[in-house]
Amino acid sequence: MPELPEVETISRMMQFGAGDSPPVIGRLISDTKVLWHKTLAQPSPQMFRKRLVGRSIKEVGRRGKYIVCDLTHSFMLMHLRMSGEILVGEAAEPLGSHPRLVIYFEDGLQMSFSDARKFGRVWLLDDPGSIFTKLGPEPLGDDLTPQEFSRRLVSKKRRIKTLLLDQAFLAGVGNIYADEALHLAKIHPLFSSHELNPIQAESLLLAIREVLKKGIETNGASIDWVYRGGDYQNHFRVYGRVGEPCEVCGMTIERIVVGQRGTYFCPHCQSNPPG
DNA sequence: CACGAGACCTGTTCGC
DNA sequence: TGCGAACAGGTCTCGT
Repeated sequence: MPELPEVETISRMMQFGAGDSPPVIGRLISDTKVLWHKTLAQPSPQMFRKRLVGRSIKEVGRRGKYIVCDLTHSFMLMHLRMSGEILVGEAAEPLGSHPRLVIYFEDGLQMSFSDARKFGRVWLLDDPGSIFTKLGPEPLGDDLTPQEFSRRLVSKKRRIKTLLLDQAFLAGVGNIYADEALHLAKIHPLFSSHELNPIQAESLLLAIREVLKKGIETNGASIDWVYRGGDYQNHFRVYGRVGEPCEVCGMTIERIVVGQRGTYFCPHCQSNPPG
C-alpha cells in the first residue's frame, strides 16, 4: 500500500495522533500478541513480548518506507508492504479486518498491525543500522543535492522508472510517485538513467520532491480499500488514468509494464526516446 | 550488472 | 448473475 507520503502520514499519526486515533508514544506496553508468525521477522514472539512489556515508545519516525519506533534501548521497525495498516484504539478484540500483530498498552489502548496480504513485516532490533545501510538517500533530505543525484543516476545503466523504485538508489519512492514525478519532469519511464543530463536530473529531483510533498500535505493517496483518509488520488497526473486525456497536452495517457509494474505516462509529454 | 520471472498472499474488480 | 482472470501502494531470490 504505502509509499513515503503514506508512511509519513501514519508515523505522524502514531507520534501526534490524528482524528480519533490517539498518539502511542509514552504509553507503557503491557502485552503483545502475534497472530501471524511471519509478520514478526525478528525476534521470536516470546522474545518480542519479553523485550517490550514494561517499556514504552519514545518517538515515532520514518526512514524510507519503514516506520521507526524508538524504544530508547531498541528499535521497532515496521514495513507495511502492500496492504499493511496501523490501527490505534480502545477495544477488547484486535483491531482491523486482518490483525497480524498487536501491542497492548497498560491504559487500555492497543496498536494493531493489520495486513490482508501478509507481506508486511515487523522487526525489533538493537540497532536498525543493519537495515538502514541498505537504503539509498531520503529524497526530501537536504544532503541529496541535484549534483549528487545526477552522479548517482549516471553511475547506473537502468531504466529510470525501475531505478526510482530501487530502495537502495532512493528510499521511499514507490509506483505511484515514480510515475507522477516522471510525468512532471517530462521524462519517459523507459529512458536510460545514464543518458539523463544534469538539467534533467535536477528537474527530476525537484519533481520527486514536489509530488512527495504534495502527497504528504494531502495525507497520501487512497486508491482502494487498503488505505483510507488520503486525498492525493485527486491530484494524480497519470497514475491509473489510462485512456484519459493528459491535463497538460490532452494526449491520451497510456499504460505499459516496466519491471513488472503497471506504468502510466503521457506519450506526448514524455516522448524523449527510451534510449 | 541489469532484467525478467516467480514467490510471497488475499481481496477486489474486470471481462465475457 | 457467475466465474475465472487480471490486477493491486512492495520486495526478495534465482536464472540468464
